[in-house]
Amino acid sequence: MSFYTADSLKAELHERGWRLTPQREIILDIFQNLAAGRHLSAEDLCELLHSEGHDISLSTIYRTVKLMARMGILRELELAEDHKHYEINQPYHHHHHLICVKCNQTIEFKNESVLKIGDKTSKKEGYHLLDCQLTIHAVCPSCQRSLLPT
Amino acid sequence: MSFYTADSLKAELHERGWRLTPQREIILDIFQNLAAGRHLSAEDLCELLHSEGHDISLSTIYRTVKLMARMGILRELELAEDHKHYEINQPYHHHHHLICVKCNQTIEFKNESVLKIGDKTSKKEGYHLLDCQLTIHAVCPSCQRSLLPT
DNA sequence: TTTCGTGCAAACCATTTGCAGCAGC
DNA sequence: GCTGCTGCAAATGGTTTGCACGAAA
Repeated sequence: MSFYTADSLKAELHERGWRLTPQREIILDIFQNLAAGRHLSAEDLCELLHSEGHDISLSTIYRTVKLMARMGILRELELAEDHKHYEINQPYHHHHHLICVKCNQTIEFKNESVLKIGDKTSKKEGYHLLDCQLTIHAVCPSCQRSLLPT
Repeated sequence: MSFYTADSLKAELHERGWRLTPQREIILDIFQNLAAGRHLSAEDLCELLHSEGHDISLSTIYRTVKLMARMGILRELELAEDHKHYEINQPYHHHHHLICVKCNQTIEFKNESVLKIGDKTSKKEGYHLLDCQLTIHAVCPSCQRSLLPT
């Protein structure tokens, strides 16, 4: 699925015996209205919600993004060393990440064949595909020049 | 590079002003002698070292695997939710992971085109490639049948 | 009315870090 | 001898969890 309404989210939650709450609806809404390719950490999301007048607790945020990642609605990204980022999972905007291991600068890129490989591989093994991401770890030009250690 | 001797490790460390220590040599040795595709967490590595009579502290283990990942000698994998795994980074054994988000069961698979995409993309952006991994998140057949939540 | 979801605060735990002594080179 | 490395113990901090109350259905 590429776009969720409150109704389709509700239906999919009910299918598994779960409930639609205002918090879940608001969080989904935030991610769907984020600029293409923009991703948020739990902390980022909390601040963004507060700035829009929604006081949703950090615990609920953590529980919700994990839930939505497990449902295939969000992608869980490992961009920084110490915390996760989340973004909406839409085939149309499907992309991958090139990350500098020194400064964490990240470049997004598209590649049509990656999703095909993911589809083929999971189908072959009987798995139900949620997301596939190609993550490239590398050193960016400016860190190559830098004399700093690590 | 696909195989490290103590000498080549030493040379590469010296290039950056670092030193070859017995601990670093032993840890590299462990990873090079691991069965193809086998990976270890910091904790796993610590136990394995102890069982072979090497008492290397957890701090040193963490520092060393991080260092070697930054050098491109090890690959840092995100297979489980809460801790990282490491494996040797050899083009010949280059592979990817299909992971069940419910039970964490992992299947390894090879795909020639992924490394090519990683090469091309990092070159195009002027990055120095260390590693690229395609990670597929999915639900395995047995968890699809399971009625358990999450 | 039943059960799930939320918020709060406390707990968790993998990983990091400060520091003193040791050891490459 | 200089400086990086190790081991220890303590700290860190993102994430999880127990519990009581509130709210979907």
